[in-house]
Amino acid sequence: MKAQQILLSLSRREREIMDVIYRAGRATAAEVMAALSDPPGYSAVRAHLRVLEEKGHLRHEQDGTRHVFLPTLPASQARGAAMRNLLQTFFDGSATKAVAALLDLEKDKLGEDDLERISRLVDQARKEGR
Amino acid sequence: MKAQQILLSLSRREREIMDVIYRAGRATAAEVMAALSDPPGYSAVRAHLRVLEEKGHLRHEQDGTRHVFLPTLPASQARGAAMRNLLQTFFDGSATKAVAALLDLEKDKLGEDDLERISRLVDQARKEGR
DNA sequence: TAGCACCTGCTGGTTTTCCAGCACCACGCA
DNA sequence: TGCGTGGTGCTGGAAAACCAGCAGGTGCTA
Repeated sequence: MKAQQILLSLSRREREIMDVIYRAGRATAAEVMAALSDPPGYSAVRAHLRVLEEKGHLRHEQDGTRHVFLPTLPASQARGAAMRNLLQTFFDGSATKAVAALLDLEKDKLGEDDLERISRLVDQARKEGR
Repeated sequence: MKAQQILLSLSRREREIMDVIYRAGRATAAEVMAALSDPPGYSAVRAHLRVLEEKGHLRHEQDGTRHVFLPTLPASQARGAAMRNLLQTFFDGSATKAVAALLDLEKDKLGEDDLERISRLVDQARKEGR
C-alpha cells in the first residue's frame, strides 16, 4: 500500500491513535488512552488497536503479560509521506516555502546553535548537489 | 476553536475535501469532486460541502450562478497548525530534524538556487535572533 | 417559449465508526 | 487456595459518516 493511501484509509480515531503511537514510538493500550483527547473507555481503545492491527498498520510485542503496540510502517517512511503530503497541501510542493514557514514558526525557540546546525545541513546539501 | 482541534473534528472525507480546497485555494463543487480520490457522486460532494460550511470550516462566494468555496481559517494559520502538528508527531518537536528530513526528501528536486535561497533564510533568522 | 445544461437545497437509507460491556486468563499475595 | 488487579478477545447496538436521488431554480439558445 502506498504510504499516502494509508492516511486515507484511517478513520478519525484511528488516525489519532496512529499519531499517538508514532509520537511515542511504542505504546500500550493504557498509554494510548492517556494520550487521546477526550478519551473513550479502555475497551474502546483496545478495540481500535485490534482493528488497526488487523488492517496491518500496527503490530504488537509481548511485554510480560501485556501488549506493546508499534507501527508497521517504519517511522522514517511515515515521516516522509506525511511531509510530502504537507508540502503538497500547504506549500505548493516547495521545500523552500516550507523551510521559511518552519523558521518563522519556531523562531522564538531556535537558538544560535540550532540555526548553525541547520546552516550546515544546507551547506552539505549544496556540496552533494554539485 | 483551536486550529489543532479542527483536524480532530473532521471526518475522513471532510478532511480530504479541506485538503483539496487548501491546495487549490478556492474551488467549486465540481473541482473538488475531480480532485478527490475514488470520488463519490456530485451530490455527495455537495452534501459534504454544505456540512463543512455549517460547521464553519468553509464559506462560499457567489460566482455567477454557482458557489466557490474557500476556507474560513486563513491558509497561513492552517499551515502553521499543520506544521506544528507534524513537528510534534514525527520530529519530536525539533525544527532541525524536520529541515533535515525536508532536505533529504527533496534533494533531487532542489537546485542550487533553491538551496541558496534557503541558506539566506537561515542567515536572516540568525541575524534576527541576535 | 421550450428544451437543455448546470447549478442549488434537501432527505432518507446504507455503511462505517465508535464505544461500553462481558467473559476469560495470568500473576501476585494474604 | 482464594481473591484482587490488570491484562486480553469478542460482540452488539448507538451514533456518525457517507452517499445517491429528487425537486426546483437559473440562464442560454434554438
